[in-house]
Amino acid sequence: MNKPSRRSRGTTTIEDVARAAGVSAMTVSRVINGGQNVRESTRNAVLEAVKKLNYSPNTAARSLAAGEATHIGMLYANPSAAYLSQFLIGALHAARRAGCHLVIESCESEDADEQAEVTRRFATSDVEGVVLPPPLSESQPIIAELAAIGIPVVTVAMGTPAEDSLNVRIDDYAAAAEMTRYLLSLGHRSIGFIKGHPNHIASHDRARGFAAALREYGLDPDEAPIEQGYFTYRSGLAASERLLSRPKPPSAIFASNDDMAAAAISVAHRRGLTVPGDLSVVGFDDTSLATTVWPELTTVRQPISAMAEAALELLLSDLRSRRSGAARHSAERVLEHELIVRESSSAPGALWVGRSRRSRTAPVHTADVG
Amino acid sequence: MNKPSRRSRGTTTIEDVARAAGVSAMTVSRVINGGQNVRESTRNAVLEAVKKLNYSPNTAARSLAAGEATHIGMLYANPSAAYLSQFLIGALHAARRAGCHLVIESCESEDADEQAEVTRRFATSDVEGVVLPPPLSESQPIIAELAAIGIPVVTVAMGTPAEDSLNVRIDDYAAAAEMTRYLLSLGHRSIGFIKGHPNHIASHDRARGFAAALREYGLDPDEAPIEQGYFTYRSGLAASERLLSRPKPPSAIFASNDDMAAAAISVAHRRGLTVPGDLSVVGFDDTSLATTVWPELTTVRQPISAMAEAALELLLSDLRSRRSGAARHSAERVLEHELIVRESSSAPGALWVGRSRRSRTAPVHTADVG
DNA sequence: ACCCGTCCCGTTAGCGCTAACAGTAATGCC
DNA sequence: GGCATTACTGTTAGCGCTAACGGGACGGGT
Repeated sequence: MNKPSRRSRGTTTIEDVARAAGVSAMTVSRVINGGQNVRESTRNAVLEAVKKLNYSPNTAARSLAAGEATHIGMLYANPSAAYLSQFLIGALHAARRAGCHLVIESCESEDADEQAEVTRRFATSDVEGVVLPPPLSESQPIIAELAAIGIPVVTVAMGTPAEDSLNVRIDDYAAAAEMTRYLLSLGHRSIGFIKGHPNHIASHDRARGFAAALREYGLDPDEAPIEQGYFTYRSGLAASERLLSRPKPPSAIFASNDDMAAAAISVAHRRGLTVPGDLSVVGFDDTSLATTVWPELTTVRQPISAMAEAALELLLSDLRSRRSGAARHSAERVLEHELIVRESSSAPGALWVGRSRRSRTAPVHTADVG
Repeated sequence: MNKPSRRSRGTTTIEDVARAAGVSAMTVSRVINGGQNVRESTRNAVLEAVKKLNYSPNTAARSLAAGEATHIGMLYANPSAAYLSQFLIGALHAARRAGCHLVIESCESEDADEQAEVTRRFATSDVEGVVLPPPLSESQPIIAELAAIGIPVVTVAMGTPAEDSLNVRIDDYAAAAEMTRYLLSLGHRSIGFIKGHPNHIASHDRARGFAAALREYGLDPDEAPIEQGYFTYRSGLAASERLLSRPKPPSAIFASNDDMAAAAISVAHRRGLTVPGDLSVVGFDDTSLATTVWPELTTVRQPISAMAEAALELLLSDLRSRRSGAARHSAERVLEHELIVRESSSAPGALWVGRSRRSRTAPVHTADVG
């Protein structure tokens, strides 16, 4: 009878698995992590024991013993709440799998000194790497400060990643071109475009994609109605007003994100235009806002959660290779986007015909009421 | 010269602090956690050493040694994205402080069996407690399943917490009454109310608060224009339509959350009404939507992040006391709310006067454009 | 026959922290 | 003054896991 351990919490440990498989704990450890130099038969025996005992390693013990990264920082700034929550969920999943903690800090200021100040908090904390979702992924002060401190970074949706950096993004150019082609194929020939914040490279990529698709259809991008926006709902209101106040208003509006698209719908409604009857409106991102507004937005889906997961994985593998002294390598992962067609877009031409009074009131959806 | 430790990661350990303070590691540990039975002078010496060395305990080692909770589950269901992200941020902060991981799962289904199914995932995982934010905090199937498995729960914004349960909330009744009094003090006498989802006790509390304030001003709540909503934007559109289609439309609308208030503004605009000139609109929650829409919403601020933090703290302290065999105790924490006055509310009476064409277009905010 | 390298697996020694116990000094009580 | 009680602090033994190394078995080259 061996004396009972200090606290027997009934959890199965690596020792239990080792006993069940008839090997040492070390071998079990090897099988679980990578598993180099283990005979096929032993590996199977171990895996079987793991499954039978429903064993899952204790992350605390693992990171303690391995001296691995336990804290990953994340610095965010007021993206849309929908984007942030999606991103956090993805990041949390990846963090859980890796057994590391997510340390989040917010940084709303645009001031370089303040940004550096917030960044330095990570230095005194024990974070070993930082994830930078947009729009902070484009912030030079933060990236520079992190480099000075010596903390590895992975950026998300960064347009022009540096040489030895890690980045995750989608192909904004291709996505914007696809969306534009879709509107063109519907028959639209005058498409208003609302640009994103000029500080973000992604904004320019989307604008270039828009222009490229126009050219494919023999249209001159320079004559297209384009207005500057800043990714905010408010800026979308202003840009839409300008677009619809033009002598020859467009039959469709392509906004660089969902917030501005939602604003476009609002402006259209206030002007007595139906969507999509009188005006098609499409967005970008597919945040929850896209399905909140009425009519629901046709938009481009970014796999936000997956991007967060990919970012964390990239960072952690980089951290691992740094520890083992492997050569530094830059890495970029481009994830798939998807065109989501909903109710806010249709063929043009109903512009004058469909303008009935009735259409200016919201329909009562029975699904909501009953 | 002592042999170099296996991995010297340059981090300051509890031993370093102990040496600097001239005490044992155990004493340092005692000072850091609660610190019973430590002489004042020793405590100060330790705290000073901690500060000087900028020491922060290794959470992995701590939870490994103490056998403490390392994984806290959280089950969420499609609340507004703004609510979720706020909540996650608060929960993450608390989790980091406590050195535990947040394991999140989503459960969109309303089906009891499916909810139980998702809940059971926590059983096979090693979560030791679960946080239930609304609307799942009111889900009996989930709470019952968790009780069956034997995992402690803390609910947030649960209206009628059970005997031995943990709950965090605000005083919905008082908050709604305050908001109603505010509208009444502005001069409104016909206030439309959009109720929240009938499954949530909080909805009823808010409705009761509304009615109570009306009575204080000598008005009969039974004659007030009240419509059923379901917390969704869509349901807010329908409810607002019904409210404004009444023979004698109200001069203000009090929606039970911001999403429905935003919908009310949208409907008002489509009908050519200015807000707040022709119609005051107020919401509840102060999610980011409140400042996204134009005009920005007068609303009641719920300290969502703080509520998440409080929930986690409550749960963790309960877990600790369970481990030490202390008596179970139910606990409820009621946090402070706050009335936030913005641009969507004003005195009534401009109903016919201020109805100019000009007001039907959104103003161009120079701050956005320049 | 010997050496050396490769493959596989076990042993040892911690990672940084805290529970439990074991003191030691100071205090209270009759 | 003797003894129990309390207040404080140190010692020991792990928590569950893995890095580092050691060593046996086997194969191929000389």
